Amino acid sequence: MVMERFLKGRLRHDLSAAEKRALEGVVADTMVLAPRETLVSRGDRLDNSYYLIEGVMLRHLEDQRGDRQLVEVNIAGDFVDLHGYAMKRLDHSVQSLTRTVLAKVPHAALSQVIAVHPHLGRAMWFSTLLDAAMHREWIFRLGRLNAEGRIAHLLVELIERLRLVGLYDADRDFPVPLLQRDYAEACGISAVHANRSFRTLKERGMVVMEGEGRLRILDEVGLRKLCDFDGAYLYGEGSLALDGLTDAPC
Amino acid sequence: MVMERFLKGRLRHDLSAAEKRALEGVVADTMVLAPRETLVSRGDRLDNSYYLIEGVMLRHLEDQRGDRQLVEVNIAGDFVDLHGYAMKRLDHSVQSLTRTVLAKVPHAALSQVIAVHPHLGRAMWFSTLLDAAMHREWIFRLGRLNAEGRIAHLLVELIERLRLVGLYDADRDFPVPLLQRDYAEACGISAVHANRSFRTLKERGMVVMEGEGRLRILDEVGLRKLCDFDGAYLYGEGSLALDGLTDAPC
DNA sequence: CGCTGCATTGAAATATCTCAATCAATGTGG
DNA sequence: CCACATTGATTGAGATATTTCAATGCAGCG
Repeated sequence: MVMERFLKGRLRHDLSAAEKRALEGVVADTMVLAPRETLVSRGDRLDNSYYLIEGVMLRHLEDQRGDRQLVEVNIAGDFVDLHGYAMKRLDHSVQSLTRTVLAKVPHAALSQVIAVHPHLGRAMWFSTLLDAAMHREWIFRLGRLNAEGRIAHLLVELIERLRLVGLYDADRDFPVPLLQRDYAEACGISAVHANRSFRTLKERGMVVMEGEGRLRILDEVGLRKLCDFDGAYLYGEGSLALDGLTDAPC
Repeated sequence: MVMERFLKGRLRHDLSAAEKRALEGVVADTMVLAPRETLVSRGDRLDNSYYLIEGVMLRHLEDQRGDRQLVEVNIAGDFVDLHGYAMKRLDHSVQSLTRTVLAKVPHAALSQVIAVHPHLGRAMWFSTLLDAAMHREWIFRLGRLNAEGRIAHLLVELIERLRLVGLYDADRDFPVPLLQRDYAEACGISAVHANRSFRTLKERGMVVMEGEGRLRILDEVGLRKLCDFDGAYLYGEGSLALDGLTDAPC
């Protein structure tokens, strides 16, 4: 049941039992990454994609000075480089944030399974389109929100996505232990300014920080208001629907 | 030959003649949009996707105050909402910038063609992944560049993409007549600041503006330097390759 | 002629960055 | 156990970038 979180909370009708079995069959291997290890780098040629079973990974671009811009945070249930299946080369790098457990999926196995279960291919396509939808919202976040709003928006996105796959518990530490530097790299602000923005979030009673990326969310509603959050882009069940995904001819 | 620009400059080996024929067959209809008309709005349910034959379209998100953030500029050869095929609902809106000519492609027709030509389905998937790669670069642009750099980066992206489909001529007016307001909405800056940034680009002799979105590029190299441009993310022939797209089993 | 939409400019207010320093927690070697 | 180095969080102060508001110019157009 390695891939039980794949598209969890996203598919109105679950995958069929046969499809689930087939999905499990594509896994060639599992592996573990220590925190802050690189899985794939920009420009790498890929014959496998990786599915994140456990932990958190970060995807980023880099400028010539080596400054990084995060473009996505991946949690359990995400493929971290499924687009490599159709792209073959990555335009950005993928690293672990925490210790992670990954399933290695050879592209050849994907091709075989998709040939037999076209609907599964559609689900995978859909999964990469979810990445694109999140990218668009990140563009919005950077283009239209101030520093505080950007951090709030990122936090709420992560809360919603964790919730969809059953990994969010408001009474525990936030399970995505980003450092302030990471928030800065995600939100297009300096680390110093991230620190100051967090201070005001703390002063408003929305979060508490306990150092080293340990964070607790106290006021999700407040965070949502701060950034005018609308989670439709996450295509969770009950919001923007994916009617037709499961019953389409292909 | 309605869709002759589809993935032009992107596929190492061209589509086969049979695939090209099949591709032309999915077009149900063509239509014309006047400038600044809305094609689809956020939340719309879709049974068709649209391919842009001629003209320029803009895709944007909106916040509650009605302020817009562009997330992509589409030119001839692009599908403007192909992700609607697997998503079924759009999370953002699509409008014409200029007068546009569009091909209407029913999703049912796509499904049929993909069932017969799986490779064509892969090409379409690839096309939506190009959107995602561009989105990532927009995130980088907004997160790491200043106002001038953002504008330069957008201009160079458009130059490269136009060139790939054979629509760029440095001696003519730039064929994407964005207003300064549009640049502002694309680059996450105010319209006033966009104006000032353009002034310095003009002072450096990189562009000239002739009002109403009429623009001429004088110094592409200078623009590239200004924003540290690396076009690998556009996956044009000769850069990050798509080896395997055409010879993959699926 | 008087609109209207777009481009342009000035001036003051804000947001954010950079640089430099300090603090706290943690780990390491002796 | 202590001295020291390292990492991340925090703060202050001054420099820059960007926004906002308000006004002006300019062209097309009924």
